[in-house]
Amino acid sequence: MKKTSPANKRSPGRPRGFDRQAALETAMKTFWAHGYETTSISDLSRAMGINAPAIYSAFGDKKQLFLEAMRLYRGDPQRQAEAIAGAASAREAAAMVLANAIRTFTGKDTPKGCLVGTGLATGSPAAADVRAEGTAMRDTLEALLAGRIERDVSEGVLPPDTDAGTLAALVSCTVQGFSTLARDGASAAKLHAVTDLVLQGWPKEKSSSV
Amino acid sequence: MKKTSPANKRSPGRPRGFDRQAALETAMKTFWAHGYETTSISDLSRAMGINAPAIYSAFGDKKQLFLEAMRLYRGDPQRQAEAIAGAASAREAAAMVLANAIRTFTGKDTPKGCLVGTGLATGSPAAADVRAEGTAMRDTLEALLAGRIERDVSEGVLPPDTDAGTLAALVSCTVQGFSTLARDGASAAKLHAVTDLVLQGWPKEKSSSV
DNA sequence: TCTTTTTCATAATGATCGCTCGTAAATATC
DNA sequence: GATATTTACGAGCGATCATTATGAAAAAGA
Repeated sequence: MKKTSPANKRSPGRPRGFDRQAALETAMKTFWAHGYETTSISDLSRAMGINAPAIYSAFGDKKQLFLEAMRLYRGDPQRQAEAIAGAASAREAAAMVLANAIRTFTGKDTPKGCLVGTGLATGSPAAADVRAEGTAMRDTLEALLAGRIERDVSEGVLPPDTDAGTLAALVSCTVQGFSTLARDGASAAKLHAVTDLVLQGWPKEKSSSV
Repeated sequence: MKKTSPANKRSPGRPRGFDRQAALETAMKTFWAHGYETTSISDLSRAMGINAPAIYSAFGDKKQLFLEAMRLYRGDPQRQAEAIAGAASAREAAAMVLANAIRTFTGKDTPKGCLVGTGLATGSPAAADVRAEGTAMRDTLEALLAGRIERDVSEGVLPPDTDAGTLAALVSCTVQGFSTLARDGASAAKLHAVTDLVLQGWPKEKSSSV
């Protein structure tokens, strides 16, 4: 049984010859570029610069490595929830989510598109559980948005007949569409222009000042 | 060298023991469900009910089989072009494209989502040329839409400052987003509701009668 | 019936898959 | 230095990958 050293206290034995966090980031980018099942351990080994046994020793198996890369990609889920909850309005929350997606999907130093959306788009039945994690991530975002929209409705910012589920789905749909467009080569500017059109589907807010 | 019999004239030799078109349809659905690289020949062999050598004899190799399945999935490209060109307006062309996507992505007898969008979302460098075919398909649709939009602009149906490229990208983006939403389990009704919101981003037409 | 042509199923090709064993090397504590 | 512990790394595990060689079987024309 392997033991993950606490890193704050030096443990005996030969020290690890590579930076675990840097290796994880490289693995994330490799999965991002080529997908979960279509990235082999030997691909990862080559990209990370460490041999296969070292990968297994440090990260478990391929599935655990991908899930950890996925968590690194997603970032802190609580921060995301707070950002959506703390936005001035549901519309601004949506705009922020879309802007973040554009930045992530068209980054200069990372592969284009969404790691989760593209890397888990399809696959064998053996990877169904990993794909379910991806679906759960999208569902979580959609639920957060729907909740923020409903708050706007109950506070009178949005009309009472607003369909929060559909509106949240509009944002989620756009994010996923951005992933494919970005992978096809769309620029950030183009996606921002699309964002402006999409947000025209947003219900009129009861203007307070303007 | 194999010879694809013209089917109208009987050729000598043992007759094929399976329906080529039915086998192709089964292959299409299998690729649709599990993706291009993540579907193995043995998966296809099992699903199609024919042994591997028969697949190679009838369809060439895996790449050719997928490309043929892709063409079957897409349908007649000229029909698509004519449908978009023949629509009463660019907006109606967009609505038609989105409705078709919803029907295709949520069909009862086929896998959910888009064969091309999900089956080629990522993969190894060895399959880059096949992915490029998928991108080309999306680019073609977007170009057809942009052309139809520009016609509306030049005919005065849409405002002269309409950005045809962005508007076409909005539709393409929505189609691709629908693929992921459908795969995540979204109903056709939900996607139709999203369509209504998306089309609110469409520029106001100069109303002729109403 | 005999030859020709095509398809069939079995079995095997070399390569790669995810993963692990065994041993040498490098650090800690004693 | 001795011992314990951990990692590095070459080699190899069985399984599966896409693909094909082989030869029997089934049809046509002679």
